[in-house]
Formats: sequence, C-alpha cells, structure tokens
Amino acid sequence: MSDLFPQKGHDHDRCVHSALAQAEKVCDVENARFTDMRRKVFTLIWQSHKAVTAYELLDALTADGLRVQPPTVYRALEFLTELGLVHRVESLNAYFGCDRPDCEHLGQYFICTDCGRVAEAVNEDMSNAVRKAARSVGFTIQATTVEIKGLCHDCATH
Amino acid sequence: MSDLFPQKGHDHDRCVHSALAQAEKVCDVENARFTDMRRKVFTLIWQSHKAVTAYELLDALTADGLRVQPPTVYRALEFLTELGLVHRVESLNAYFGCDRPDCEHLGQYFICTDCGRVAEAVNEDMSNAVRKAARSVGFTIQATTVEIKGLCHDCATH
DNA sequence: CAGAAAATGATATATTATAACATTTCATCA
DNA sequence: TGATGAAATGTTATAATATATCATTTTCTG
Repeated sequence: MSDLFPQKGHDHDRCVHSALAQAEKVCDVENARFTDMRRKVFTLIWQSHKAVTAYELLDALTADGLRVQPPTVYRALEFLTELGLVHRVESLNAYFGCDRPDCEHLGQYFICTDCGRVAEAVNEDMSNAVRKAARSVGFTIQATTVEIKGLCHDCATH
Repeated sequence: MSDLFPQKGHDHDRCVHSALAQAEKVCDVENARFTDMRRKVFTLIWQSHKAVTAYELLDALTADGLRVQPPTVYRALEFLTELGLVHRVESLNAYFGCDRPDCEHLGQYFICTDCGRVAEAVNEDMSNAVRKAARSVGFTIQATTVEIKGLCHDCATH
C-alpha cells in the first residue's frame, strides 16, 4: 500500500518549507506576486493537512492581530487556487494546500471524515476513466471534481 | 455515442411522470411519506434537467402563492436526497432529479456549463477506478462526489 | 518620478443553510 | 373513533459562506 496521507509523526516543517518553495517558484514562473497577505494565507492553509474554511483563515489572521475582512481572504484564496497552489473541496467549502502545484493534474481528493485530513491523488486510472466516460457520451470536459470521503488508513486501523 | 442528456425536443412530461411514479414507488418501499410539500419541491426540481438552488425553489413556491420559509425547502431537499430521489451538485449548491432512484449507484454527474443541464452517469469504469484507487491507498470509502463540468454534445456542436 | 496597474482596505450586502421552538397533520391502536 | 404520540411543517431568528463596489495603498514600468 502506497502512502498518500502523511505519517503521524512526519516532519511537518518540511512540508511547509517545501510548499513555500514550490509556491515561490510557481509565482516566479507565472510572473505573479506572492505578496505578504497571500503568503500568510498560504502558510495558514499549510499549518495542517486539513481543509480549512475561509472564515477559519479570517479568524486566524484576526488572532494574529490583523484587521482583515472577508474579501481579503477570498482574494488570496482566488489567487492561490487559480495558480493551483491550493485546492477547494467543494463538498466542504474548504481549502487545502496542493503538494504538486507544478504539474497539471485532474484533482482527486481523499477526505478523511475522522481526522479531517485531505490527500490528493494523481491517478491515471481515474483520470482515464473520467475522460473515457466523457468521450463516450460526447461530453467536452472543462473541469472535474472528484472528492472521496471516508477513512484514511490511520483512522480506519486505530 | 450513447445518449446521456435528453434530446432537445423530448417529451418532458414523460420524464416528469416517470420520475413521480418512481418517487412514489420508492417512498412506498421505504415507508416514507411523499407529502404535498415534498411532491411540490420534487416536481419543481423536475421542471427541467437543470440543477436548481434551494432559493430558486423557494421563489418558485412563493410565486405559486405559498408562504414558505427556507427550512421548509431544505427539509424537503433533505428528505428527497436521503431517499436518493434528487442529488445535490456540490460545486453548484444545487439539486437535480435522479432518474434511477431505485438502484444504488455512485453518483457521477456531467454538468453542462452552457445549457445548465445535469446528467447522471452510472459508469462502472469510473466506479471501479475510484474503488481501486481507494484500495491502493488503504482508504475506506464512505461517499464519493464526481462532478464533471463542460459542454454537452448539443452545446458543443451547435 | 509620474502614471498606470495591481493589490488591499472598507463597507455593505447577497447567498446558502440551520437552530430552536410552536403548531399542525397523520397514523395507530386502545 | 378519538386520544395520543410521532412526523411534518410553520415561524422566527441567525449562522455560515461569498461577492459587489468604491476608496486607498502599493508596486511596476516607462
């Protein structure tokens, strides 16, 4: 069984640093500005592997002493999602950090209903099945949402 | 290419009547009450093959002369979705009628961004790919959301 | 450095959804 | 058949999510 969700005791600082480094690279390539506010929101999202809501981010920023209003958070989220640095979980109205922002992929998210973590799969079988199904009914794909809720291996076995 | 979205000039009354008949049957089997309000909401949803929001339904009921409040609509929607008579499109916060409420299926929805219609696929390849992907990472599925946005054949070719 | 463009601030409000308690309707069985 | 309890709906209030609009600040570019 391959890993998808990080190990319990993993070095999360590494996740954060790697994510920041990748984000900087993507912004550089796209000639987009990784401003303070965007970096703050991005870093907050990466505080865990869970999906967080816009208002949780707002509260966290407020707790940090900033006077931030909803549009500020939503703008940062729009920027980050458009660059593929974070993804939105439609069924949760929440956001989590992408760990492969540099490669194009159909998003397929596993969401643990116990621990709340979200992990992204890049699975060709699934992508192909979606594409094949679309082709067979003459449908032209613009975007796909694949969200799978259940128990991650840790939560199922402990 | 198999049909998925109904033909332009199809006999929609037939869809509605069939849906109502199936809904009655499901309610009967489940020993659930298909009350006036639930029937009204269900029928409104079936006025088209598009997904409609709770507040659009509320407005339609109001236009019909009823004094209805949001909880009434949400309760009807909860009832209908729990019985599998209607499905919720997470990425649209909207609902559409299921045309196969009697058989268990993983929902896979094709959503046309041009005409707004939603069609449900029951595709074993996709279901299997999802299950296989889950198994390979030790994930226990509780629910899946597969929403594919794009252009239906009609809209892509006309 | 001026001017334009991008980002953020600030205010207001739209949209989606649910909590809590009151009332009505309906099935059932004594 | 009518008392009664469960289910459904009514009613009021409010929570949670999201965006429109215009003002101000920051940053880029010439």
